[in-house]
Amino acid sequence: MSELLKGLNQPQLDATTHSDSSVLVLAGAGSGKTKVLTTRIAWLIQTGQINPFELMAVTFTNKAAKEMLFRITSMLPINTRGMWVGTFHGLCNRLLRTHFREANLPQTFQILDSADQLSLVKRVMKSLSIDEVRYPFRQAQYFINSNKEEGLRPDKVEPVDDFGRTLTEVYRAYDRTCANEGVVDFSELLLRSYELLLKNERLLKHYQNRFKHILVDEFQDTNRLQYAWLKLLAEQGACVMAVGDDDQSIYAFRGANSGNMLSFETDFAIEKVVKLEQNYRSLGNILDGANALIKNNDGRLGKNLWTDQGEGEPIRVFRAMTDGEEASFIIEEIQALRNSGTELKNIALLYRSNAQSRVLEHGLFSAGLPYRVYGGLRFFERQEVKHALAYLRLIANTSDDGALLRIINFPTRGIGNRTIENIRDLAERSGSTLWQAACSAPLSGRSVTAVTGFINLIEKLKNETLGFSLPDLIEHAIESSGLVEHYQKDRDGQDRLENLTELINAASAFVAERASTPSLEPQMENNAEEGFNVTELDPLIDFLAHASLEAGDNQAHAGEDALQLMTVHAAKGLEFHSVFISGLEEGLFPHENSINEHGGLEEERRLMYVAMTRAMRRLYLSHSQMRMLHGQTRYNIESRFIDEIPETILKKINDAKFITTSAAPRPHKPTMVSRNTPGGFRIGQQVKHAKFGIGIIVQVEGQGTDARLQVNFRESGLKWLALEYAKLTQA
DNA sequence: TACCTCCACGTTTTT
DNA sequence: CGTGGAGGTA
Repeated sequence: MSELLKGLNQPQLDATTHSDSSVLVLAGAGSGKTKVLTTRIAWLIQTGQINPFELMAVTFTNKAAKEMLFRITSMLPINTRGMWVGTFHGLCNRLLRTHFREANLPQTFQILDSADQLSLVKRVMKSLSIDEVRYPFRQAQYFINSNKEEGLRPDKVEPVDDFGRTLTEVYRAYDRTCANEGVVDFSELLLRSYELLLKNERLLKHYQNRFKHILVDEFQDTNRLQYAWLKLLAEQGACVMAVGDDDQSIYAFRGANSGNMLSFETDFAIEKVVKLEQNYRSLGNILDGANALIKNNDGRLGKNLWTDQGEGEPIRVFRAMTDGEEASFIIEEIQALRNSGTELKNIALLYRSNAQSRVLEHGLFSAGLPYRVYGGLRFFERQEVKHALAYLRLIANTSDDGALLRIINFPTRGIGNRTIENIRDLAERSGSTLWQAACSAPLSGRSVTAVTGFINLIEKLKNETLGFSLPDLIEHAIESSGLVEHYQKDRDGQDRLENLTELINAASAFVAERASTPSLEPQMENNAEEGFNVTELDPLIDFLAHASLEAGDNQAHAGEDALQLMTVHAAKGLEFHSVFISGLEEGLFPHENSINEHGGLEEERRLMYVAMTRAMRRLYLSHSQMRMLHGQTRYNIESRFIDEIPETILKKINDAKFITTSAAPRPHKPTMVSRNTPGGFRIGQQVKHAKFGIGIIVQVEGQGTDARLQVNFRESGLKWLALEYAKLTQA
């Protein structure tokens, strides 16, 4: 047992071997939190304190879950397959699959990803004839998700105005449609399994008794529903270890509530908070800089990272005239780093928003530096893959209207909008699914054969492939659906064809992985004894859930030595030898949209903190006085975040040649300068309006008395105001 | 059905 | 400045 615990520092050891009660671990960046989590699991099992199935470990990303399982396996020779280690959504999926009857779901229920959900919301809103200008689809989607995350069903939502009432109706209709079609969105997975436990006393007791230990990673990112879910499961005295870092909470904008860390202390009667403050990643100056920055936030739980590895080099700051010059500087530095032996894959180029990558990519491309951009389309989100999956989904569950609509005429088979409208009408009138309507539709002429052709195709697929292995089924489906033929004809369909082949490979790998590690679930769960039905999972259903829950990698070509480009958000959890943070300008980073939001600036600062603490040895900060954004030249001032780092650990490098030669400033258009200052008003300035109250100038158009200002008001949102008429004062 | 033109929009995003 | 979506036309 001591073997496991070797090499842990004192706080790490305290956390790892804490017993008999819940504990909060404040784990700073690079302080070894994953090590603590996994060692603790191994230790609990190895010392016989618990059986593997009496423990649950929850993470946010599949990557983190896999990493955890991998590390556990390397410490203990046990089969981790049946263990409840996974993401919130993955574990909820498992729960709902096991107890689909109690959860009132069809056994074959499908999981909608965000894009699927959005198109369902569109369909619902169109069928309700809701004005899509006043009620943007995305906003409705957000409304639905945030209510679910608060645990509110449509009948519990209390709208304050007509706007809210309409959206609540959309929510109601949406929920009804989901039920009819047998589909479940991401937040539904959580809410449904929370309600399942809440409603089903016997089931709740079973799981409460089963899980003696619950471990939660990235606790600062939990939302209210996830917190409630955990609390419910732990109510019978499970020991919960919550590991998190309030300073790295950067997802409040999508519902994460780092206040859960405070609630946790009181709700779980925490006696001891363990702080992991020794950092094993970065050199001293980088940590000092990050510490100094984050001190400007209020209400922190409090924590100061330190290292014993020396102070290292100062943090380098570069001020460019233009965005192009900023890129040139970064590229020259990268080349220098490369020449001195740093591999490109150990260098990260970070930015606040994706739009900023273009200028950088342009420069990198010209310089011939290989780079890899993170973000963008993931494997299971690609059009051709989604089409193939839609065929599979329809085979698995014919009431999936979304899947049907996606492929009923793709590849085109002569079923036009007209025909589809008829089928929809019919379905609407008879309250049936599109599939049923299509089967019975009294259609005229050509469309009859087309529609029956489609129905026969799916039926045939279903019958012919009985007993096929999953990869064979998929291969058969993409062949006879005409997808392969369609993309063969397509001029640039090569990549898509490859992806379809890759889908078959993914299925093979999926099946192989399941086969090689048989689930311990039945023995472990003793479900039979408890009287629960455990049904063998259909591999197809299982694979489809996997595709929704784990969208796969963004990029195919990993492994080669390439510079890493990504947003700061995407960099969370990663580390690099050298890090460049670009675009450190007021309005960009901190982003102008976040300035007005409550807590917005502090979240931006945490974002900066995350960015800085990615660096192991060298950190660069850069900004530009002039930048092309959204087709407009903007003049930005240096980010306040640079000022928040002590001068003593900064080194401002403004090499003369960058100021004079490379990327000379673009010629000024005279209007540009005046844009910013009609009537003494400028972008970013806080103003007061008699009716709308306090706001910030976001944009300026025109000059003199013609000038119009766009102001973002705290209460009433974005407004365009004519300077001549609106009585604005400085606030 | 495919293509084209026009228009609106433009933080961060995992599951 | 670019892109993506929607809607109209051949």
